[in-house]
Amino acid sequence: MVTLAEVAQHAGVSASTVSYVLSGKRSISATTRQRVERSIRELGYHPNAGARALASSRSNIIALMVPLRTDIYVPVMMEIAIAVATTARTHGYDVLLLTGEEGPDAVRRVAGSGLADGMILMDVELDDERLPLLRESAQPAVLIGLPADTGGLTCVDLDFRATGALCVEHLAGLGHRDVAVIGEAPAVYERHTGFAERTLDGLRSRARETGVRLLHRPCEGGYDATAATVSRILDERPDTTGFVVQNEAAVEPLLALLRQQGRAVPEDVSVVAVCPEQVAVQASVRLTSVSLPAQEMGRHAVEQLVAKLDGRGDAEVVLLPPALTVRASSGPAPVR
Amino acid sequence: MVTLAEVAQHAGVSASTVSYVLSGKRSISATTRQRVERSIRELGYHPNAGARALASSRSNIIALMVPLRTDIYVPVMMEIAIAVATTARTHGYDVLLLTGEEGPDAVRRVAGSGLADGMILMDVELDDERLPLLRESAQPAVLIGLPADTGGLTCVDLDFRATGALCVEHLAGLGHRDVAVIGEAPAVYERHTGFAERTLDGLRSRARETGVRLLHRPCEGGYDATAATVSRILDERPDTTGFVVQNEAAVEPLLALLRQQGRAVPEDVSVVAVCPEQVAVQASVRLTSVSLPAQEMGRHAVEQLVAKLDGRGDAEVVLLPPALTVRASSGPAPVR
DNA sequence: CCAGACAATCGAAGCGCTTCGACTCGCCGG
DNA sequence: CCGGCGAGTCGAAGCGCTTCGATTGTCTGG
Repeated sequence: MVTLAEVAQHAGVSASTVSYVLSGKRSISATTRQRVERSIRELGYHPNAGARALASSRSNIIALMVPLRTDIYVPVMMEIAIAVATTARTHGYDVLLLTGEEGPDAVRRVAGSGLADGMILMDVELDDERLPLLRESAQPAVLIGLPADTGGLTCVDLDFRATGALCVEHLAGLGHRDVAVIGEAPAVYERHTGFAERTLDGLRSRARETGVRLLHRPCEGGYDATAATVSRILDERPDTTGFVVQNEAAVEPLLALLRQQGRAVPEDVSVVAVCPEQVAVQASVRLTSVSLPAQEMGRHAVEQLVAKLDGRGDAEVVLLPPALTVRASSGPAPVR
Repeated sequence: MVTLAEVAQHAGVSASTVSYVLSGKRSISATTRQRVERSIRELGYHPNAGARALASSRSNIIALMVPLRTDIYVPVMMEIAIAVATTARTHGYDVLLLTGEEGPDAVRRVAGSGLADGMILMDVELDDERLPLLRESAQPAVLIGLPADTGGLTCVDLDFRATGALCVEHLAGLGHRDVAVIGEAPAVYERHTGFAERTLDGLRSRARETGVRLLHRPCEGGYDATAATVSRILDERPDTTGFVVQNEAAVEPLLALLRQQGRAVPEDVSVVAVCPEQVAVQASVRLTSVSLPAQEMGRHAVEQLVAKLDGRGDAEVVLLPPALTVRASSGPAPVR
């Protein structure tokens, strides 16, 4: 293991000079810099992370807390995680992967040990138990998702209210009067995950404004559960011609069921999904959808956090504007 | 930020004593231990990770390299990653998330900087460019997946040869004589990802032994590509009554197509999938499948690595035995 | 009753890096 | 010709922890 001191000796300079070459915090003559850089290369020197962290009290690590549940929004989570990791690297940070399992303790551990310089929390609930800790520990953090009280916190999320509104608007614009929402699993609402409720808010308020009749039903996802939900919806509102789906696991089952019942998409029934682009494109019908900009969220979160760590205080809440892409699953409401 | 020294002072002992209480590397009297532990609690002490790493040259961090591609086996990857993270925690390790993006450089960086004590590589290719580095740097590592040359490396993987064999065996046992394999995307085979080729090996050799006629076709996944692949297969071998699918993105399309063509599953056609359990259960037909034991692989990988780090040298290659679960998609071959 | 063994504790020497103050030049303006 | 300045470099003092003797008692067996 090559050390700074060895590089210094090899280059014929002092250790501090090498350090300044590395950090650029003081001016170094061109010749010295080159000599040092050459030694670094020749010896294959890599600064020791621990020593660096100790001396500078900066670990150059960002902690990312992902939810433990592997049953839900997996691709989205993964995409965010990967976006976080790659974006972090471009800013010179590495990413520490924490699972939700440890819960609040993880916050304590990371903040206390100086393992990471800051953290990004995913899957934030409206009344998340990690938040008080975050506030009191003054740990630089960015949330992906929106809690009930955002005071003093930096958050990044898709604007789900606007997303909901956009879906209804699209269907209303096509003449649909009865729209059903196939929502997330009941557990998601019970946990008060913010995005689900905000979407619903947006759906409802725009429905009110446009005179659309809205029916919302949570749905577990999977074929059987979706079948039950859909048949219940069609019993209650036989005139339903528009569906909004916010549950990846219900998308394909829904399409299969509609086909099976002889309802053509989009001639008889229109479907709008809130899902990652990939899902919308790969479905059996190319879906009109509002995409979940997972990558962008991950990237934004890191950039907000890095800004904080650099002392550039920044915006508190960033809501990414939703974009609806019209594909093959929505069209004018059938004339009756 | 509370330090060891402050805890020592508060407890009226020396710093080294506190350290030994924490590490348990020397015997400490019960009374002293309790006093120290009390001080730790009262002061809310957390050891500083950097200092610890520097002094002990152990970071207690495991690096996990996940593939950058977000288009393939995402749920499996995620499940493995989460299993790695949680298992690592139970052994006192944290997990650093590296994306494939950096490629071999990441290995150099991590090995050189002492950022992590060891690493786990996912999505290993037959002739992976990270392997030479791994060998020369003597970095403790575990691969998930099997390269061509496993010499000096520790690997964990599902036994894909046996998996392939098992699938054929199951179908052969049910009387199927013509079996088609819908494989991974061509790119996967071109990259020489080991598991795809090994599965194929297993399929073929058992087909030979059981006298089954086997047709293998790579498939991109998605509806259109799968449709093309299936119709080609049925043109070439109209008597095909058994399908083996090893591409999650082709599973649902395949089932839809079969339905559409009026081929009943499992009465007319049997389908066996190689996929995560969740996919098999949530499909429109509950699939007979060999599951990808993602969690188990993650857990095993960590345990192998921890063993290495503890100086307990261990087995070189661990192949997890496949298990086929019979569900609703396979049955006796139709009588002609 | 003493040598030797053992348990419990302390002190000090680092681990490899960053950073601050100080020092040495060469150069400029007065 | 001298004081002062900035660029470039060095030395040394830590950062908070682990770990290796060394030290002090306390027991034990002979």
